[in-house]
Amino acid sequence: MAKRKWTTLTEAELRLMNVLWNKGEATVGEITRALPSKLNLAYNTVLTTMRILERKGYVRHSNSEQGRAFIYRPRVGRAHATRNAVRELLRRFFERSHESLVLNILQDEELDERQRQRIRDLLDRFDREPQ
Amino acid sequence: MAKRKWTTLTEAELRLMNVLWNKGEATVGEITRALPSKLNLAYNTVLTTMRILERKGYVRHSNSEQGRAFIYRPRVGRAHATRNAVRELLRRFFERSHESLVLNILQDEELDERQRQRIRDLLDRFDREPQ
DNA sequence: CTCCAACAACTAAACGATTAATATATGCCC
DNA sequence: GGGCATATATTAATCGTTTAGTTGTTGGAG
Repeated sequence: MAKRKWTTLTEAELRLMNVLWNKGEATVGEITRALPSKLNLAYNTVLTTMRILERKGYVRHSNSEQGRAFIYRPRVGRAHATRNAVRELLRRFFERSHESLVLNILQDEELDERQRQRIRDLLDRFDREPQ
Repeated sequence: MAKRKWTTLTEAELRLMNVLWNKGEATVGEITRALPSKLNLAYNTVLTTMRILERKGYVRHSNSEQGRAFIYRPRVGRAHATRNAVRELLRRFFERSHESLVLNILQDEELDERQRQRIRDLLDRFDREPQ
C-alpha cells in the first residue's frame, strides 16, 4: 500500500549504477573489479545489491550466450535517476519550488563570485537556446 | 570509524524537525499532537525518534522546570539542514558542481516558461543585492 | 494522601540496506 | 572427464529506521 514506485538510490546502489552507466553493460565480476579497491567489496556483496537493483527496476540482466555470467544493463538512465533525486529533494525541503532551491544554491557561502557568474552565463545560454 | 558527522535527516525525522522548527520548542506530547492525524503516531514512536535526533545532534532537551515533560529545541536550523541535504545531492549526483545542478533544474520538463522567468528574476535580484 | 493521566525508560519487532560466508553449478584447460 | 576457477544461489549477520508495547515514575486533582 502506497509503495513508492521510484525508490531513490542508496549510496551503495549508486556506486554500482555509476559503474554500469559508464560501461553500458557489465557482469557482476566486472562491476566488482571496477569498484574502488579501497572498498574491497566481495563478489557476493555486489551480486546481492545487483539483485536489489533489479527488483527496484533499475537494471535488468540477460542470460547471456557466449559466456556463463549474467550481463547486467541499466534500465534507468543516469539523467532519470538524477532527476528523481532532485525531485525528492524538492519535495522534502523546498515544497517542490524550483525557485527556492536555486535561491538556496546561490546563497551557499561556498559559492564564490566566479561560480555565480558561470551560473548566470548558463542561464543566458539557456535563454538563447530554448529547449 | 569514518562516521558521518552530519547524517542526513530521514523522512520520519524530518517530519518531527518541521514541527520543532515551526514551534521553536515543544514537548514530545506537543509534537505528537501537532503531527498530521492521518499518521496517527504513538507518543512512544515520537519519543524514540526524538532520542535519535538528539543522538545525531539535531535537537537537545532541557529538563524543564515548571513541568514534568522535557522541552526539546532544535540545535540545527532548517536552513542548515537544507544546505546539508543540497550538498549531499551535489556530492552524489553532480560531482559537487552547483552549475550542473542548476542546469538540471532548468532542463526539467516540468518547469515551464513562467517558472524559468521567475528564476531569472531571482538571479537579477540577487545581483542587485549582493550578500 | 491516594490515584489517574501524562511522561519517560526500556525493550523489541518489523523492515530494508549492507555486507559476506557457505553451498552449489558450470565452463574450460589438460 | 577431473578438477580448478569463476558464477550463481541461499542464507544470514549486523545495523539503522520506524513503529509501538510494557513498565516505572511523577505531578496534580480531589
